[in-house]
Amino acid sequence: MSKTTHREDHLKALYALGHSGAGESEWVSTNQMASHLGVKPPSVTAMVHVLTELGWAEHRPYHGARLTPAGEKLALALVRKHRLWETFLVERLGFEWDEVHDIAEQLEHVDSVALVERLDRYLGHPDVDPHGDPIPKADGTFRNMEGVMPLSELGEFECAVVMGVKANDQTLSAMRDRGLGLGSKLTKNDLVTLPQAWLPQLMVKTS
Amino acid sequence: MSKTTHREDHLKALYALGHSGAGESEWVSTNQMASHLGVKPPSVTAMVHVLTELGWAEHRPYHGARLTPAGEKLALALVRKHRLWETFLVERLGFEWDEVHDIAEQLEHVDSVALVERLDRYLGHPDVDPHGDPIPKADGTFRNMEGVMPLSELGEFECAVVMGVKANDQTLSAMRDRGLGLGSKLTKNDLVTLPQAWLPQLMVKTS
DNA sequence: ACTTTTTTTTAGTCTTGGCTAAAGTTGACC
DNA sequence: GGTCAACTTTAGCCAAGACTAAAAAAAAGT
Repeated sequence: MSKTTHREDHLKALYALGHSGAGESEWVSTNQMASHLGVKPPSVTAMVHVLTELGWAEHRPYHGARLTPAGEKLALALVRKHRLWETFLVERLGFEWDEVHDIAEQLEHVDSVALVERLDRYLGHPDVDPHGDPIPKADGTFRNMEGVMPLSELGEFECAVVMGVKANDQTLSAMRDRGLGLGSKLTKNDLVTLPQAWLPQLMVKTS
Repeated sequence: MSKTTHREDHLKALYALGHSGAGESEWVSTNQMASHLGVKPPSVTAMVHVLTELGWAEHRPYHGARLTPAGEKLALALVRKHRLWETFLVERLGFEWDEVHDIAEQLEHVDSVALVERLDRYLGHPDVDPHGDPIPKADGTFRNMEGVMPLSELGEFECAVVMGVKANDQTLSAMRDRGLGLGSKLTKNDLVTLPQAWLPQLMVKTS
């Protein structure tokens, strides 16, 4: 991997792990990063130092790391690339939504601003990727995601629509086999018939 | 860059430099490789040893290196990927033919057999890329290129068609400014009005 | 508050692929 | 056939990024 690729991977991990809640750029622990990236903690410490040098992250020893505004901007650009490629792979090349993550992981490291912008235009400036995750615009803003929450947190409801899915490829594949996808309609009944493990992974909106 | 990317770059150089003539897998000198790859000769020697270990190349010290059949197969797969991506960039994303080489250089290292095959199908199994170079099929065979030769070697003729162009991006851009492209018709007159340096770069076929 | 456990960092090593400088081959020219 | 120039390889070094083992800090338990 090129120097850049490694840095990008750590930036993305910092972004992914620091934005799980609704907050903004939370501190991320070294161990979290390491297990997310499939790497040992000392390697993370070293790379965090590099990112700090570059002004993309800040580091409080024994406490964690988080993105600076500059790092956040770069991370968002990576997320944008990743999700645009996933959209391309599914909508144009006909891949299933559970097959595309690893390929997009490679494609997202291709460095060309013109390429991303042309791809975005080619796809019709999509708001969300095939998993329902919002695609950041070139300026870093997102589509409005209000009212979307995990199925597990949705108390009483009559009918809900699947807006997104947070799961690994294997689970995605199983969901697809059950006829579950973006836009699928769910009823109270599904709360008991679906595997319970899926409930927190299905992002839905009442309708 | 990943281990694989470096190896692929050297494989491709070995292929590109060893197939300039009509022959099959000629010996390529260390210096040639080095200047082609923008690297110093000792680095090439080292990498050639690696490729030899892998069974992808053979090395005669102080003489040169060439691909084995196995290496040739891998190199052809890379050329295939490169040219399919170039075709995609020009035909679908609207890039000009002189803008795509560097981007395709990055895309060709993405590793996914399914991706290449789907891309090929999506593009309608094209025979040639936007430069007119033939795209190897999955089995390594080529479109028939008989009767195609550089304009400079075409003695007497009435009318010829541009079938391909061997030039760097800058020259390609200049050609495009002159209205020259794949399929352009040429007459005797062009032999004197076109820049003389272009004559060996324009691959044509009489019609 | 002190000890123990967990987490993080530092220290030092390995691998990959570059580089320079020096030594070895080849081949060309007299 | 001998010498010299060009090319290639070997030797030795550097940087990036991963790892293990050991030290240091923080957190948890008593």
